[in-house]
Amino acid sequence: MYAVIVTYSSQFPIFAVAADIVVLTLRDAKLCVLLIRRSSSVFTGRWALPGGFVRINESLEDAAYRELREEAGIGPDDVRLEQLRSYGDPGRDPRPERVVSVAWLALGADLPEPTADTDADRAEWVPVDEAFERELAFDHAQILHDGLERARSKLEYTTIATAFCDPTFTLPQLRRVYEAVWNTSVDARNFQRKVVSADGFVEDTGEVIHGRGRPAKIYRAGAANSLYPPIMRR
Amino acid sequence: MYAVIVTYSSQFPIFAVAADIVVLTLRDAKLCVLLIRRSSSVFTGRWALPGGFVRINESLEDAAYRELREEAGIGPDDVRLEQLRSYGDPGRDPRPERVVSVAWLALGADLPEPTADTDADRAEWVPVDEAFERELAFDHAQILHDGLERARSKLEYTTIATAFCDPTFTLPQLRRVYEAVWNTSVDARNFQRKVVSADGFVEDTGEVIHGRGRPAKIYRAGAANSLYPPIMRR
DNA sequence: TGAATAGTGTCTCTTAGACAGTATCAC
DNA sequence: GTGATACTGTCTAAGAGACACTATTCA
Repeated sequence: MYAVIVTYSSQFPIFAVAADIVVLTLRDAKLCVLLIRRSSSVFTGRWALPGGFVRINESLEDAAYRELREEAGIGPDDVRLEQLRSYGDPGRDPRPERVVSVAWLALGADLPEPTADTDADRAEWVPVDEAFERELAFDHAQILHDGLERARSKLEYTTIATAFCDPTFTLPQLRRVYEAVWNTSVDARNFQRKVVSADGFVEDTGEVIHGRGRPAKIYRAGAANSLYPPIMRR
Repeated sequence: MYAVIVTYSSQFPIFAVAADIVVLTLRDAKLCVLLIRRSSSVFTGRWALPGGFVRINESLEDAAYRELREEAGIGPDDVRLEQLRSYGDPGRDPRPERVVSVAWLALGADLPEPTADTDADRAEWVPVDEAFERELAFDHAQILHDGLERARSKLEYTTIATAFCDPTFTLPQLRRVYEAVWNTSVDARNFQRKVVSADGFVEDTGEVIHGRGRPAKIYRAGAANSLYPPIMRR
């Protein structure tokens, strides 16, 4: 942690900049967010999104990755990270410093149960609806809300859903992503048709996986980022 | 301007935070962005997006509005403002301070020609394709690029196009917004049908306006923010 | 009357959504 | 066989895109 005391002259107002991350994954077919129980400084004991202060020679994105590593043992290859937005109202942090948080959205498949080899035996995967009942620290409830809306919306017109899956996956698995994130049921037959006909969404590997019933074809993510035609809610 | 020299002790790395704004409007049926010729500190003489440092007791949004007022004489009622994203790579600002810029997108109708009653006789509306030829200061070319993509994309699935229009407008005027922002032609007949049938996009005022040909019905923006079904490109 | 502009209508093809049936496995 | 799971197919209504015509005004 930062404990350096500096003395500094500037002609600009002085801010601290934090990176906070909305990490989403599926566990037990439920959409879950990673929460950390705070142990230091302000909001002690309260639940919060993982995050921390950006270092002076570190990019904003690197700070997000570093916090993921430090607080949850999550590496860069485990998630797809994109910037969400920044939050900087005066008073959003009770400390005397003015703190602007750059929030990120990280989506991953099968992310590891937090273990004590990081400083995060205080970390926990929480179903998103439960997360809002925990009175999150700072304005993290707002950040989580915005992150969820972003994820839900991007499922419609991008191929981001594959970020919730392993490198290879079946269409029923992909469909469960949509169902979990949107909290709705999706017709398997129409879904299959749309996904396969959308250009570059998924690629057939030719392999199949055997389960209880008929074997499922295995796909990998295609090259496309945007999804046309989109797969929309309602 | 800020010229205060402070001495400060902090246990956090010290940042400066700026607000930069991509202001878009239509002039002569062309999509234009507001550029400022820099006169102070770094990048002197170069063109840049309007913006400046956030004050210590000011919200990020208020800083954007203040800069719009100071540098272009644009008031809060003249534009629709939304946050774009933040840019904070070390080295994006040549000054010794680490500067994070929170970028905003501001859309307006018929914004005033910059006048000298602000500090902006150095301000100019520039067609967006020309703007990229001007070697913008900092990473403002990247910010402009992202802002344009955001605007183009939001035209598809939100009702944001009305932000480019006066409080009342005709459907051909609204169509010209789409054509200018997307830089394509849009079939007037199909466009009319989609706009009118989309719920809450526009409301008929019952008035008409007389021009050279058949009078056009006058509409105002409807209550909806999202547009369903979307009006998509290609 | 002709040019300019705004608005309405029609046709075809694709897609969306609802729904029923078939295929392949474990037991 | 039965149950479970994955996949394929069909129907109808709605929307997308292409295109032609009518309406209203000014010069």
